[in-house]
Amino acid sequence: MNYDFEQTIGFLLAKAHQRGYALFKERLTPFKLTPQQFGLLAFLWKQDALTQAELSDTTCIDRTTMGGLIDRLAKDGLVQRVPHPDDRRAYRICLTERGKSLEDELCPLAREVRERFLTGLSPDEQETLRALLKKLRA
Amino acid sequence: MNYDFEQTIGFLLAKAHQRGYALFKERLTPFKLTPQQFGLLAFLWKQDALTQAELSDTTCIDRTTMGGLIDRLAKDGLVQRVPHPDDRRAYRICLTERGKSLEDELCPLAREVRERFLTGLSPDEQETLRALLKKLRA
DNA sequence: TTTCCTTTGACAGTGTACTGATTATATGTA
DNA sequence: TACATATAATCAGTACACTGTCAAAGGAAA
Repeated sequence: MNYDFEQTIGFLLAKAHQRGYALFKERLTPFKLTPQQFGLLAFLWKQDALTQAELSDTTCIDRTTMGGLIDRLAKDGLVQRVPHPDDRRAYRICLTERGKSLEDELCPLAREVRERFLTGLSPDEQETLRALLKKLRA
Repeated sequence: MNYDFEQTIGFLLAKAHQRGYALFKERLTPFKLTPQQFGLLAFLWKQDALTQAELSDTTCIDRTTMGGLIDRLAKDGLVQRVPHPDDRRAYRICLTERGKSLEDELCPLAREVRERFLTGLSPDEQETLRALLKKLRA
């Protein structure tokens, strides 16, 4: 009577995200990776050897969350903490060979998930959605 | 070179959601409520006395997650588990007086958060976004 | 009735996200 | 040099979302 929560953009955003996340997660299970872990790997494929704080800033992932994420990727031998040459407090986060080698395998998979997720939206609609979501971040 | 994860709809969705969630959470802190708890309350204001399983289905929240949510709301005295008259396995989840009384206080707050979150989007854009997000759920 | 299958909810474990406190190191200033 | 402040990362604690497993109860069919 007062408020229809299920029609709010916030709620729909949460549910759309939930669905995309579940789709992605399902396809990543054979690789023992989560979508967040994939996201970090994808970032590292472009740019390596940053500190945890730098990664946290540029990816907008909380510093403590980033620490845990790196812990798990390191445990699986996909990244390693390399002591920073100029700052004894910091590490550089570097991909291992195994971490690098996953790029060719995982990118097609990600593309496939993306296509399945966006079935139902025309290319134009996808572009509109992308633009609107970007506006929401600011 | 192969894949720009930060431009994907999935990533932007996650980040937009993250921002809205943070905004909402911040304003709910004085009430010791989380956005998820608010969401469940908002649903119960419309429809009361369902079982956990029914709530789980209609809100698309996992059964175990729903159990925990109800635990916390019950601990705060906002809902209560009422034994189901016909099924000794099940409970009916009912609002307490305190739970009901929060509606008038919290709805204006939610409206305010929504407006702040959507600043930057025209009413037309908001409607477009809502429609596109709905399509993504199917 | 006995057997089988389903449903309801609880619990344990994993991963993500955040707050706040702590430790160690770095840096700027008196 | 000494002190204050800032920064890098960790740890403890809370909440959420999901998987998988379990016991209790309900329902249906042999």
